[in-house]
Amino acid sequence: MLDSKYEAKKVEEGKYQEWLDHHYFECGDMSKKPYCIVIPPPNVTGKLHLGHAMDNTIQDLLARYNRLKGYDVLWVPGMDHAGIATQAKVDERLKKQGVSRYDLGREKFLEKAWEWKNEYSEFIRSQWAKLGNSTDYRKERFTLDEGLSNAVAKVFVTYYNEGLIYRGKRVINWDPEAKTALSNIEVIHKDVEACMYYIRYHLVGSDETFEVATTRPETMFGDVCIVVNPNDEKVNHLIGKKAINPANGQELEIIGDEYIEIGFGTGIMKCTPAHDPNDYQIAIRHNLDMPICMNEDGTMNELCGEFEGLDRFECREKLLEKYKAEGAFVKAEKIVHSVGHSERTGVMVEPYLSNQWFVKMKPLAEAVLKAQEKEETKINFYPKRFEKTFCQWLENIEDWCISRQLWWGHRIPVWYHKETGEIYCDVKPPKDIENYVQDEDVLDTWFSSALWPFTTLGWPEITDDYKRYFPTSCMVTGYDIIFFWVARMAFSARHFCDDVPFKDCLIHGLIRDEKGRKMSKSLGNGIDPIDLIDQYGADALRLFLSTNSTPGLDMNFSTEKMQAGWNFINKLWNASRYVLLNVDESYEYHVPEIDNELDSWILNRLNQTIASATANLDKYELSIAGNEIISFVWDDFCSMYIEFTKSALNSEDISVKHHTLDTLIYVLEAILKLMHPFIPFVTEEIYQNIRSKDESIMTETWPEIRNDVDVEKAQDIDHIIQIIKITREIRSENDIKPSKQLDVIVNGFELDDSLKAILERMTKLNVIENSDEETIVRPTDFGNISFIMSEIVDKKAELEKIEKELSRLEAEIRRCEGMLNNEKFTSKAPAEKVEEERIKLKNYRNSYDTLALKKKEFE
RNA sequence: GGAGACUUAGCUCAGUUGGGAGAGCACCUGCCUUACAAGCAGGGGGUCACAGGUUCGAGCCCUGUAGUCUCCACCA
Repeated sequence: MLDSKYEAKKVEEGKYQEWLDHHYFECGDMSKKPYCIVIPPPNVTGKLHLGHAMDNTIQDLLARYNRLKGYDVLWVPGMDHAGIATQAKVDERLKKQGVSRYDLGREKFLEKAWEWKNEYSEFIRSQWAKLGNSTDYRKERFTLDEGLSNAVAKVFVTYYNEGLIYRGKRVINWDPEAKTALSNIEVIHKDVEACMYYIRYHLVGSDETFEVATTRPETMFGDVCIVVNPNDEKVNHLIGKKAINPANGQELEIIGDEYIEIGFGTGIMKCTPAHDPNDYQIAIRHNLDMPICMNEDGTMNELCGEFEGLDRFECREKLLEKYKAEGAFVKAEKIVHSVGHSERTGVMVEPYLSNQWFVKMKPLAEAVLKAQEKEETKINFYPKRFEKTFCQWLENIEDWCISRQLWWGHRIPVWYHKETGEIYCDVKPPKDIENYVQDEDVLDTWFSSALWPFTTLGWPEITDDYKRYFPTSCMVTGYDIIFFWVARMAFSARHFCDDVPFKDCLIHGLIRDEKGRKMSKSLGNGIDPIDLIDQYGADALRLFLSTNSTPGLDMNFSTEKMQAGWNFINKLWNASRYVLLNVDESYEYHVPEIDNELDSWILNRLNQTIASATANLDKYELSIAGNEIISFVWDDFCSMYIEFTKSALNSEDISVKHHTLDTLIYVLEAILKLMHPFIPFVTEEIYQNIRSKDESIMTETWPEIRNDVDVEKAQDIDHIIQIIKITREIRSENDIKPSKQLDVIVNGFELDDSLKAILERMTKLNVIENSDEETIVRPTDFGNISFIMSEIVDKKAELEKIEKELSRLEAEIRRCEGMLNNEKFTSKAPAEKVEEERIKLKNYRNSYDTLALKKKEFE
């Protein structure tokens, strides 16, 4: 028996372990059709946040739903080593202990990193358990485990042999804090206040001077020339002349290049090929030197003379002082411009010339774009609009810098011959390893994530899992990583598996705080899902996360809505208690035959709910599906049906009582199954209380629509409900106690004794044939109902009410008539719509006539 | 510069092929009716941002305007 109060903690405790013990999360029933989701692997950098909770809830919901629907579901769990992010965390921890990773060396540092990984994967697994994630742990993977590492090497080597990976000197985004290269999308552009400095240059062998505007005077040590637009009449006379670099006194040639925008700044630009991507392009065009003037940590190098060793920003200040003293400084203008920052360390990214590995993206992207053109080969995005985001990025893609100067990650499978420098690239080291040295760098963490949907299934081995579950069914992730991840999985799968990585891609928004702000450490507004679970239970959290958002849009956290979710679960709990309290030893459950109006009504409503919930879940409209079920439970099952059954359950006739219990349990179990994907713990608890501890709702099947309901009988109950509502309204308006019995005359609808009994029970209503007394009348869909006026109401108020209602009806009638008299409507609108309007008009007219007559009677 | 989202009740937000505006919370009134007072019953409250257009009919489709936000690309 259920406790008298719903306590989430008590309900949820131990359930997850039971499910694990019974292997309910495990895939492999070959008699069923496969369904597969691969989890977006959380970073082992820390604990899961509310965003993960939402993402996981959606996936678990889909997994449980499809399991109930009869699929062989595999939800693959796993985690991501998260290269730079984790390395930064481990660095931070070491720093607190007063050690740097350089003190430890590569191998020892990696040991520490694995320790960190093991620690945090434990946290993460315990959080998954609390959320109820039904993942198959036999299949758990980690991006750095052996199988995946082999796959990564294989992919690298394949690309390399196909000419799709190359090594080259390029200006890349350098993170001077982490001392590594970054890809373009790991750089966040932020508007910052800065200065535009105007610096005066002297022409060689002349008194003439000109001004150059720059935001980065410290890079002047890396300048190789001055550039003007050859079409700029104001300055093109300078071309071919030379100027003195005020930073170091070197002579700079002045050249022409149309890249320079006429009218911008002074029209004269300094060119620093090693520290600016555009300058780099100019240098390529003009075959110029590309001197680097900074060290890897953002300090100035030996090119900078007295400034060597200074941090880049410190150097800027000192250099400007020097210019001021020497007269080279003209002015500084405050400007706001956008500057790249490292996504991980937050420091200003330094454009930096360096030797890195790149993936040639054009051919890979084009294959995906081509596949997106055909229904059979495309990834279906939900909502659709994200396909555009995805495609536009692929259309404008640039080569992907994949090498990282880190230790934590997949080491690049490339060895250089110690003498010849010749490159050896293979999954295994060269045989004469002693003559080679391996590339020091590791791969971008996203390089391995890109392979996740197929490497987790065993690729490059063509395993049974791979054959059965790939391509996967659905990927659930946030719009913030469409570029980082979704696009990269798409081209990796296209290239190596000649397929989509997943058929559907469900994109959700971010979860924000109660005020709509992004949750962040600096604001301190993050919410720990575990705190919420402790307070409200995992079910309430899941219900909140799954029924309060629109696909693709951000959602604000809301304590109120968490509470509302809890309230619903409590309602379901108590409704279940009601049912169970009426079960005694004499009772044995049978699937109910339909034998009265109430059965038809509730089963009809259940049918409608199943149909709608199924259709909406199938198109990932989780909120709509969830709310549909909730309102069925609350409004139809609890508020109406349970109240209806109270008399039958008190019946002397044991067969009446048992039949009613059959129906109650039948509907309740259907509700539990419908709700199970949303709230797995409490539905299991209730289910086991109805059945037994040995059974599980997890082995159940999704409710089916019954085709034996009598829709006309169901409609009788709709009429009864109308009568009840009108009666309650009248009681409320006239302050009539619930205990006072009222007489009612019903026209246009035959009530048998059982329907009359329902009215008596529900709202103390006595159906009479007619009355000599004066009555008031209320129109309904089926006719009208009348009450004895003397019992309830004063004439004047009733007259006012009638007048108000008459004018409302008049307006409605005019609207209907307008439509129906419009030939264009009757000819163009669908026939059923026209018919619907005709019926409405008829009802309105009936109601109007009834009330008009009554009004005359009163006057 | 390019792309996209949002603007609906006091608050937070739903509203899926165009066919009489919804929920939760808040508010008002009345109820401890033996599943539930974290509940029950009833009620008030919205020119669906603005302006045009398409349509028999627009919160929904099209165009424009205003405001809010996000992403991408960026000129020294």
